[in-house]
Amino acid sequence: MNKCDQCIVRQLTSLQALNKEEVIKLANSKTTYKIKKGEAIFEEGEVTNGVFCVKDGVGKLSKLSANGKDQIVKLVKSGELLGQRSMISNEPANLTAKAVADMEVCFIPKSEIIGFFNTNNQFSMKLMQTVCEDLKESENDKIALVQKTVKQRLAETLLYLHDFFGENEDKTLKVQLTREELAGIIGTATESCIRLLSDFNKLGVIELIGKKIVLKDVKTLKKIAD
Amino acid sequence: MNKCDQCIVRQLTSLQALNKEEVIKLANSKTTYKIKKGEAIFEEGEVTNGVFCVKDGVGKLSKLSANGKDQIVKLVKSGELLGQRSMISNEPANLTAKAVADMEVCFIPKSEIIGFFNTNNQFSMKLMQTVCEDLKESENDKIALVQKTVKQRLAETLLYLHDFFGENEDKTLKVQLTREELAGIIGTATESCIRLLSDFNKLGVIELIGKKIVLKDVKTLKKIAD
DNA sequence: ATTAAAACGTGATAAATGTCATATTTATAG
DNA sequence: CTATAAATATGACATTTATCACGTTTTAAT
Repeated sequence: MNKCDQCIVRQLTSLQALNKEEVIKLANSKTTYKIKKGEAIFEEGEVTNGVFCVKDGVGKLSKLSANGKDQIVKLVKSGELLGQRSMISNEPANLTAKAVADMEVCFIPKSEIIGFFNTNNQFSMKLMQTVCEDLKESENDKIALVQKTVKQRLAETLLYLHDFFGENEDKTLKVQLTREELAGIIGTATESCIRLLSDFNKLGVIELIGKKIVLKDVKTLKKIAD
Repeated sequence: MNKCDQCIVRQLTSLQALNKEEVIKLANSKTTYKIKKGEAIFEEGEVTNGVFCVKDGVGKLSKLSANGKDQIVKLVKSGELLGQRSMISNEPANLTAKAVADMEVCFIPKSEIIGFFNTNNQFSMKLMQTVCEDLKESENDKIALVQKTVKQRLAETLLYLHDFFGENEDKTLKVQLTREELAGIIGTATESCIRLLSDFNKLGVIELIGKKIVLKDVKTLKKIAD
């Protein structure tokens, strides 16, 4: 079993606040899973009874609508915890978590997290802060959804993906999303998303290499996004 | 000075988890303010250094966009805390809080809240849960904004206002919002909001008595909202 | 390697919603 | 009480965006 002690990822989460003893407890209670691209970690309505610490890969939290569209609420990468909210609220999952790229996650039982929360102030504060951060993001997203056009949101999202996940050696965005997923993030129809990518390509602000995307003119993209 | 001990509102917030001693501390550190309709409790960018406990009235949390529109993120009534998120995140306010109806609020300094958070597990868990609840709501709102039409969102919002604030003796909604504010909640242009209210009126699902609104046919409204 | 399925791309069109103009009603200040 | 501003209301029109239809390309399975 891998020791959480040596896990770099832990340094990025609220788990960084744990002391030696607690980390040992954590290592003994966790279970590691490999999730392949497209597979679910948990689905809406499921009771998880714990959280998932993302060690590697990329995941999406989304909700399926009546008309079959999948609205993506949040992307997660290594160093984030999944399922905190439902666990704290004592509710089944409100969203479905799926892998966008192959993932490795560690499941941490609820009892452990609650134990840490109650005995380690630094941990509880950190955890609280991450939820607060999520809330702020969500509120700002909500505002952007209403106040910005699809074009602006696409530009904004491309910049975000670049910032958050970085680029490969060939300058293409590191996260590879389908057009449908990208549309699911900005909240639009897949066709509209494709069309606007085409426009951006013609304008020269991005370059489309197959399904991959290169941001050619960040400055103009930023201007479009405002 | 009013004692928090006797304040009914306290029973509704995370503050219910405080013990006798803590309530005395709370009562000694709090400051009560009266906020008139239209006035701000705090504005975006302001550092508040504490939270506001809403004793009476109705408030809105909103953000002004570049084009002058005010997107309302959340309505608050008695028994809710305002400004928790910014305080926990150690950031200036992300949103502006204004009174929609005359309010009475108590300011509680950050030091007190943090103290309670660190020494009272029940309190910290409750506080965490309210933030989680906010997060869930915000995520669901986000999804609704994308997946539902303006008409659906208006129906949904009217039902929400009815549920959350109740009605007067004459069956009109208790919260009195301007059409502009209502538009700010559902995220649309004021004119569109007015037009749809008119349509609902003609359909007989609501009745407009001046600026006041009566829900005449909740069942149909619910059908429209889905 | 072949075939089916999924993803991508584009045009035509329809539907939803925003914007602008302007009239009317209601609220508010002096 | 009156003047003025603000809020409500509605029409005409423009714009954005979704939907449908269809062809092409890529991916995955056998």
